[in-house]
Amino acid sequence: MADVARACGVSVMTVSYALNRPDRVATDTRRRVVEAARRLGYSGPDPRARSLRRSISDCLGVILGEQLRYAFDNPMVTRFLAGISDELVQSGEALTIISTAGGDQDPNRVAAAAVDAFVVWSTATDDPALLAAIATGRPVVVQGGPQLPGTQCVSIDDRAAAYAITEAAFAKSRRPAVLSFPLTREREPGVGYGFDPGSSTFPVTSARLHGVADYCQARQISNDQVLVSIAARNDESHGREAARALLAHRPDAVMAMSDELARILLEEAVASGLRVPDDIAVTGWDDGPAAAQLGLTTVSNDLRGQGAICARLALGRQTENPYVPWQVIHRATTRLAR
Amino acid sequence: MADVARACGVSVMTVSYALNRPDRVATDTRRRVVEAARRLGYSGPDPRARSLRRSISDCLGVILGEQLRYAFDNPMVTRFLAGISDELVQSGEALTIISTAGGDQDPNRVAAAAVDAFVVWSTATDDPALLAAIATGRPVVVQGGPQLPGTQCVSIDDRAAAYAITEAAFAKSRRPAVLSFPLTREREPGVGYGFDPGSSTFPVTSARLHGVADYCQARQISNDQVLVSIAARNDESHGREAARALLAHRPDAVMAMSDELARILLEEAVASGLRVPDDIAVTGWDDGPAAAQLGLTTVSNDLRGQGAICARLALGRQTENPYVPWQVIHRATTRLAR
DNA sequence: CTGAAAGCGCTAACAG
DNA sequence: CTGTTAGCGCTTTCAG
Repeated sequence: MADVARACGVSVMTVSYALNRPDRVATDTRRRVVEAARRLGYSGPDPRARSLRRSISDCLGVILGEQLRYAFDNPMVTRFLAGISDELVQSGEALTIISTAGGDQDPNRVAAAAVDAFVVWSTATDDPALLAAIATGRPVVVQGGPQLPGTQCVSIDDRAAAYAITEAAFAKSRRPAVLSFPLTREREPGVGYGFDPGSSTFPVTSARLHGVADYCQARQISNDQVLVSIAARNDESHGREAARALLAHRPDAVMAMSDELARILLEEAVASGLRVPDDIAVTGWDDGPAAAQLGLTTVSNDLRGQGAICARLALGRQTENPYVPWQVIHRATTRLAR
Repeated sequence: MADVARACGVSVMTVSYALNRPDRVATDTRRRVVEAARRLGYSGPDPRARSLRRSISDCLGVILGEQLRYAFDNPMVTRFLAGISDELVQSGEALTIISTAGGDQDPNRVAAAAVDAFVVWSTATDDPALLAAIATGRPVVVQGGPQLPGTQCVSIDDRAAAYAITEAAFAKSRRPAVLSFPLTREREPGVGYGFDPGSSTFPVTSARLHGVADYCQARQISNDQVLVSIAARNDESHGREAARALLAHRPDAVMAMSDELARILLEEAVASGLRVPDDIAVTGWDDGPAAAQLGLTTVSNDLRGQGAICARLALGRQTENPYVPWQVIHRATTRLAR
C-alpha cells in the first residue's frame, strides 16, 4: 500500500480511502490510485493487518466436535453447514471450520482462530473446545446445546420431540428399544436394559432420553424394560455394530437417534429376515433425504434453518432466538398410521 | 497480554515467550504467567495480531466457484474437502471456505481472506476468483484445472479417462449421447447434435469432450452424430431437465459427466420404461457411493486423495505433484462386460 | 534467562 | 478532499 501511495504521489491514507471509501476521494485521485494498484499488482489491503486494526475478520467460525472430515460425511452436519452458508453468502463472510477431535490442542486451536464469532455444533457440557470459545469473549451460539452462560442456544424441544417419536416407535410394542448416541465424551458403546437420562453429558442425547423416559412413565413402562444400544459414533461402522448388538436381543420396536442409525438398523433387520414394521418398527431423527427414500418415520427439525439462525445470531444480525418447530413425520416403518 | 505482564510484574516479551516457547523461560516464571493468564481470563495471543506479525494464518482457503451451499450438497466436492481435511487435521490448520457465486465482489472476497494458500475447486480458465487468488502471490493449487502460470494443478488425465469411459458407454451403440456439464461460465443449457471440445472454458469439461472426440475419431464417428445435452448445473433440477431433454431424442447410450447426472438419467430412463443397458447404456464419473449402489459403470478417480495432495502442495509440505491414477469401473449399466 | 526497541500493514480520528 | 498522528497486539531482533 505504501508502494502504491508512493507511485502516485499521495499518502497511504488516500490509498486506503480510495480503496475502502471510494466516495470520500476525488474521482481523479481514485482512478490514479486504482490504476497504480493494478499496475503494481497490489491486490488490496492485507487482510491480517486490516483485521487487526478493525478487529473484524469477516469470518464465522464453526466448531465441530469431530474429525474435520465428519463435517463432510454426515448429512445432518452438512445440512446445518449449508444453512449457515446460505446466510453468509449474502454478506460475503467466509466460513472457517475448526475441528476439535478431542486432542489437547483443541482449546488452543479455537483460541487461535481469526473469526468474529463461533457457532458450535451440538456437543457435551464439558467440552473444552466450547469452553475455549466462550473464554475468547466473542459471541458463541450453540446448536442443540448445552446452554451455558455466555452462549445462545438454538434447538428444537428435543425432549418433547423424543416423546412424540417414541410414541410412534413403541406403538403396539412389547420389546421396545433405543438405538442411542453415546452418553459421554468417552463414547463407550454397549447394550443392555435400562437407562438414565441424566447420565449423558450430551444435552441433546440427554433430552431425548428424557423424552423416552417421559413416554415410559406415561405408559407405566419401567425404564428397565427398555433395551438400549449405544453407538460410539453416528457413523457406518459403529452404527452397524450397535445395530447388530441390539438386534441380537430381538426388539420389536426401535427408536433410533438419527436417520443414519435407523437406516443401518433397517438394513440389518431386513437382512436377518425381519418384516418392517410387523416384526420390528423403526424410527429415525432429522428427516434427511434417506428418510423419505426409506419411508422412515422420523422427526423433522429443519437443521438448515437452524444453521441460518445460528449464523445470524452469532453475527449479531438478529437478537431474537425464535422457537424452532419440529414435527413427527409418519411413514411406513411404524405400526401406527395415526 | 500487557495486562498479564503487568499482573505478574514481567514484560510482555516474557509473557509471549512463556506462551509460545515455554522452554525459553524459567519454569517458575512460566508458571506465574500461565496462572495470571488464567486468572485474568486471557485466552492466548490475539490471532489477528499474531498473524500480522508472523504473516502466517494457519489456515488454508478453499475456493468453490459455486454457492457456498454447493460445497455441502455435492458428493464430489464433499469428498474432495474431506481429503483436504484429512491433511489439515494433523497439523491443526483451519479450513476457510470461500464461495464465489459469480458476483462482482468475488475477487475482493478472495483477496480479503486471511489464509496462507488457496486450493481451488476446478473452474473455468477465465474465472476472476482464480485470477484474484493468483494475484495475491500466495500459493495456489487447482484441482482439475485450469493450469495457469503461478498455479499447480492436481488432476487425473481427464482426456484419456474420457476416452476409456466413452468406449464403455458407446459399445454397440447406434445413437450415442453425452450428458455434459456446462461449457462456459454462462452455463447455458441446451440439447443438440455435435460438439466442439475447444468451445468449453472449463478445462475439465473440455478435456472430457476431447476424450469423446478422440474415441469418435478412432471409430470413424462424426462428432455431429453425437447427441449432447448440457446441464446448466450438476444438481438435481438442472440435471433432470437436461436428462429429459436428452431422452426425448431417444439415445441408446449416454456418457454422463458425473454419477449424479447418470443417476438422474437412469431414474428418468427407467421411469419411461427403458431397460438398462439393453435399451440404453449409461456411464457416470467419480465412482461415488451412489455408483456402487446403482451398479453404474463409472470412472474412479480418488477425489479424496486429490484433496490431500492439493492441501500438501499448497502448504508446501510436498513439492512433487504425483500422477493421479484413474480407472474405469465396469458394472451393470453398460453393454460390455469386458 | 529477561527486556527494550522497532515495526508487521493498516485505518480511526482528527486536522488542515 | 487529503494528510498527520497514533496506535491495533503481537513477535523478531538484539542487548543486557
